[in-house]
Amino acid sequence: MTPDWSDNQPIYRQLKDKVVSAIMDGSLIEGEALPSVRNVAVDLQINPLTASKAYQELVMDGLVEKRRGRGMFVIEGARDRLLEAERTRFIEDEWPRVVETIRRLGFDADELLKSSLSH
Amino acid sequence: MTPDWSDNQPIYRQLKDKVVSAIMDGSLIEGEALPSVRNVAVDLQINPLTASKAYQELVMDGLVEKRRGRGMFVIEGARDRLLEAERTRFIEDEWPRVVETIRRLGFDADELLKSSLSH
Amino acid sequence: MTPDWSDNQPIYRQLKDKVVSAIMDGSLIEGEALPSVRNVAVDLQINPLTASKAYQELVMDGLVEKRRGRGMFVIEGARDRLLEAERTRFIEDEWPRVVETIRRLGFDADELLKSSLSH
Amino acid sequence: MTPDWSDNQPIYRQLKDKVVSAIMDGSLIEGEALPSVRNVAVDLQINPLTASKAYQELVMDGLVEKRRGRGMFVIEGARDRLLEAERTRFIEDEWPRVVETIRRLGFDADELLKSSLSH
DNA sequence: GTGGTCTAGACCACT
DNA sequence: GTGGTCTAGACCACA
Repeated sequence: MTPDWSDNQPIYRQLKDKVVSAIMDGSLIEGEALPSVRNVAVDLQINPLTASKAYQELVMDGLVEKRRGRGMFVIEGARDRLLEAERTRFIEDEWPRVVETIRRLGFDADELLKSSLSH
Repeated sequence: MTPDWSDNQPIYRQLKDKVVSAIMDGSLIEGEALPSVRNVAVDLQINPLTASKAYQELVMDGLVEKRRGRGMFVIEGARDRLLEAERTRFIEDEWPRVVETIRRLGFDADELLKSSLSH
Repeated sequence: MTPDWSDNQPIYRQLKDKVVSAIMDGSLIEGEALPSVRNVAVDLQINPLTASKAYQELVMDGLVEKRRGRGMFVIEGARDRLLEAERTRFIEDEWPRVVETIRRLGFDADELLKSSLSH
Repeated sequence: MTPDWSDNQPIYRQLKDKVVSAIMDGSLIEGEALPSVRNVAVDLQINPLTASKAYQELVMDGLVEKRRGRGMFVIEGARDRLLEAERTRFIEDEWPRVVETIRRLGFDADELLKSSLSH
């Protein structure tokens, strides 16, 4: 819950990532309001400006919209867009690199997958 | 060849990683001399101090040794140690996270294996 | 019909502008009553205070008058005054800026006007 | 040069717009370094953080790139992209609205062209 | 020298 | 109540 101060990731980015995860795993539903900048700042013991920075980036990424005087809300369709982007990123970017690493280190992709996904 | 200036990775780390890769894939052989700080700085258009910082970290990691007046040399056994460390890192750290992602995004083994063959 | 919550324009101003447009294009005739604050608030799903603020500014601008217990009414002559003000604003303010932009982007004002106004 | 404090536009946006204009009119050439955050802050008598915010948005808009430890630089091709975007915006967005206003207010082409010559 | 991040506290407009 | 903006001053990593 509370940010990891020793992490190299800036606090505002940790918060942003947490919101993104919450949208993806469904714990933050589309149309729902995010906790207010002030509340989240008190909860996480951080400066409101830091929280605000995370929220502003979410707006710029098109995942969240600001409703004047009312708060920040998860945009309709945000979850699907996130999942789709993540699937594309994984299959086109991460997985090929992982396969390359597996080969380079002399492991066997088939075997790793079977043993890891079976249970 | 030339560093990515807008990358979040610091330049000295990009250089360091390049040397490590070269040792691992055999293009830089144990006992061989690294290009001099000056040469590498000119080649990559970077500050000599930055190149020096990369080399110093390689020394601290025990992969490279400085021979006064002669230059920097890859230590005997560096490649094996790197490979061993990489194998451990991969199996204990990266692979479990990859498996988690695969599950979360709902991919299946056959699909992934097929996609990896095409690359 | 419903306000744009993510717009930078405040809601009360969006409403105010809508009333002004309605007066100018004749869909709200002089002497006619505006919809009540309560009705408009329900219709647009906005806070009654917000609707009230829009109406108050219309009163301050001398376009609308409050008749106690009866509601808000468009003032006689409002339309002419609005049109006159708009013409002045356009010719002294907007049009010179548009001409400047046209020049800067390498378009031709004469040509644009002819092709746009002919049909 | 100095920001307009009474303007509704936030300072950081005024600065950002000034840089964009400078790129478009050629007074800031591609590949050239922007004045440093600190310098611009001293020059304009604003907080460095405010200047930094303007620069960060320019990075996010893909007009400027950060080179670690060296400063911010105008990206190659920034000017063309800006001009192209501006032309599109004007023709598809602003001009149709202007034509609509011209019709609504009953101006004619000759009148407008004459008025534009005097400026 | 460069930019990045954070704090603490302030004032503002809007709903 | 909401978020937006700014200040003044601090510490950090990087080149």
